[in-house]
Amino acid sequence: MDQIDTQILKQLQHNAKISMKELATTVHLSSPAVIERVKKLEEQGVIEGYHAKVNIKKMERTIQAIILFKSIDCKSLSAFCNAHPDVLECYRVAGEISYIVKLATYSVETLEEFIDAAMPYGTPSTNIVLSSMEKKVITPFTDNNFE
Amino acid sequence: MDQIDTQILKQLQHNAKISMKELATTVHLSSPAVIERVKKLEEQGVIEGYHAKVNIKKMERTIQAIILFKSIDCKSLSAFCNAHPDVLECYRVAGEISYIVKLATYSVETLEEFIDAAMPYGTPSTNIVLSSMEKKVITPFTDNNFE
DNA sequence: CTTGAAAGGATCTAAGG
DNA sequence: CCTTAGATCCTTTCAAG
Repeated sequence: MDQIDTQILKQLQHNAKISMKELATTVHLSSPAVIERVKKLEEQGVIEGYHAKVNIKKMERTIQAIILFKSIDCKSLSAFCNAHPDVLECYRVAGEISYIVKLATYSVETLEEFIDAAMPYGTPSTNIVLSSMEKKVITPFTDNNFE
Repeated sequence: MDQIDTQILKQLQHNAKISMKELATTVHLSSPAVIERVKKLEEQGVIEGYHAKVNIKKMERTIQAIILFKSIDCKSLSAFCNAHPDVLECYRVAGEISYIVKLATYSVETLEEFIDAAMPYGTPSTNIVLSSMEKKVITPFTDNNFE
């Protein structure tokens, strides 16, 4: 993982569909060289996949919430969340809270349904998302100062 | 947005690099038809982009945390978070909490630095991430029962 | 790692239902 | 709005240095 790999990762995070040829010119290498580097990054598991990002609001999911649980039974809550289609992310955490769920749903009614269904697993504190920011490009820590 | 569009979105969320030809066969259409649908989804903003997913742990960022703020000044906190390289996501929320930050950092020392730097903007409650799940494929709400 | 040539696909266009 | 077929273009691959 040198600086060229870092540049490659930045580009692919920004635009997964860039051609290896174009990527090669932006990092000042030949295409075969870039292709080999990308393959290596994939094999090493540094690149986990390539995904289309969809606008969740256009999927009828107009309400987002982050629910904090002081859970009694994290394993069961985790299983419940993994199976629930409205859940986008969930985190088992150590701190004042024990479990955090981010979800996107359709209406206050469906939100209520979720909360009711999740109640048996812990005490929820619901926070409605007003606005948000999600970073698309993540750099290695050592690159923090090389922007 | 019919069921074919939904299938297309599922596929592209799963694998952004699938060729239009292959995508066409999976949804039982011809490639020109699929290409036109994908273009339309892009123009409508349903598809926001195509991004490589990198393994954050392989980026030296071995510690993840979710920090809850009872903030006094959300605007300033937001600006601070947007500019900070360790922040992955942040949310202005309405609830018991006013601001939520997800970050990935290098060490407890760098975590401490972040907390110290963020203190002026509100009272942080730090939760270290033990394990997590992030959904890669999101379906329209109406598709909840069509899996 | 580079270059250049060869091969294999993918996308695009046009014509038609 | 879809399909099929053909042509073009581009990308990747391969071989040699």
